Amino acid sequence: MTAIRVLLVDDHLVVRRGLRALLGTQPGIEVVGEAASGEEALALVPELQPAVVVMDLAMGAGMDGIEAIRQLRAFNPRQAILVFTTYDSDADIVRAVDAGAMGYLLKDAAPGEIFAAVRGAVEGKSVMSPPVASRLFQQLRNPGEILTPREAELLSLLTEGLSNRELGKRLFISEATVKTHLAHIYGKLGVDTRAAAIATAIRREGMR
Amino acid sequence: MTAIRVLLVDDHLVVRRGLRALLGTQPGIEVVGEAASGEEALALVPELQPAVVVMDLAMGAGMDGIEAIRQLRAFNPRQAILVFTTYDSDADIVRAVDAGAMGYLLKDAAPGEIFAAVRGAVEGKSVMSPPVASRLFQQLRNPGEILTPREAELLSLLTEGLSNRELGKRLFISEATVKTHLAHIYGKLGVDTRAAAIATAIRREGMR
DNA sequence: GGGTCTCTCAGCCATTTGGCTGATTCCAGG
DNA sequence: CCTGGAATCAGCCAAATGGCTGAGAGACCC
Repeated sequence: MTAIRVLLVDDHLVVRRGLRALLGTQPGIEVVGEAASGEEALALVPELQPAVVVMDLAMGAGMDGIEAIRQLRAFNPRQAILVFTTYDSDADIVRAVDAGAMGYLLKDAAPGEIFAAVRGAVEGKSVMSPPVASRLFQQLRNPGEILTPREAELLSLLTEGLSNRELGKRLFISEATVKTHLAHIYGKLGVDTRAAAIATAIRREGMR
Repeated sequence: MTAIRVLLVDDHLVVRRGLRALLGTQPGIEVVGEAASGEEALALVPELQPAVVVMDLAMGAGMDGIEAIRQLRAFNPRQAILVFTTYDSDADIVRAVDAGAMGYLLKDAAPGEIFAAVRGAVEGKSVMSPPVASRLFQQLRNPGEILTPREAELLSLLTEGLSNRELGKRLFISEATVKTHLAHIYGKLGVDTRAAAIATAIRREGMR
């Protein structure tokens, strides 16, 4: 059997080297390349033909990980992609899985977990860290809390500290509409003030 | 000349391996050990006698990096410590430097920067990533923004999303007093709504 | 003793926010 | 074609918030 070809995508050199050091020692796994950004990953994949792409979600400037996943899958729907990131925010997990990630590992995962995830990914298996799985489960169990795209957009701006008037101008809608969206958001988040909504959003979603 | 003995402290195995891979190739630098927590670092230092401790600030459960730095310095005031972390929040930087860190690097630092920082640390030089230095400079340049203890306490609770009434009850003061404190906080933060204050606080201070 | 800082509280008033009800348009799914 | 979700807007009213001025008590420094 030929080795599993892996492409590493992370904006931190240190992390790439660490993964290379860990995965490189494993028989049957070969790191064929590294990319420091989503753009770079998209450029390298056609050339390197990796079986698995291991990538971080947060990648400094430029394209974020979610978008990179989406585009990789658009290019090749069978491309196996493993998310390897630091935080386990609800929104990120759902979006990554939605975009087509096969697995979701946290950076404090044990080496064995990482090897298993890489091997599993090529077979189409879905591997995720226990804390991630539990969060994803909660999300599925509680679909009522999912915000609509417009609501999410508004919530994101809300965490910048804007007033209703400013939100309206920014989104080209009336203040009345802003209030309606906010009321829906409060309901879904289980809060009743904008301050609590901001606090919840930043803590739950890693919005910063 | 003998090699510079380095101890790596980070809760992520991947990061430790990456640092080891990077530093290990450098002549004159020797990685003598790794620790996954502040407690572990404190236990290893007396035994390994590293010239430089390279450590992350955020370390999952248990002792945080700041506290680890403080205790290492208490044990040996001449211990050189380099902070190597992901985020550059104002408060973290100030607290780390205050606790006795010699340098402050971000995880996207270039290899050369890291080598230079390790070498500089043993000579007592202070090395920090440019974005970090600029933030630190701003802090020093603008001491007028320092909150009083009570104000800081209030701001911290504010980021939990409490109302004025709740803040008053929690701090055993009247709502009027809460409003006075808030007005002062807004002035110092340069904002004029509680939403903006929360956003600023969480983003500037890493309050989560 | 006088000045300064911090923390405490009060009252007044304009603005903002939140809760409610109801309505229209558009679009996707059955 | 009907239903339902999503997004848009309106009006009303109570509550919360923010800006202002003023003020007393205690601590600390010179």
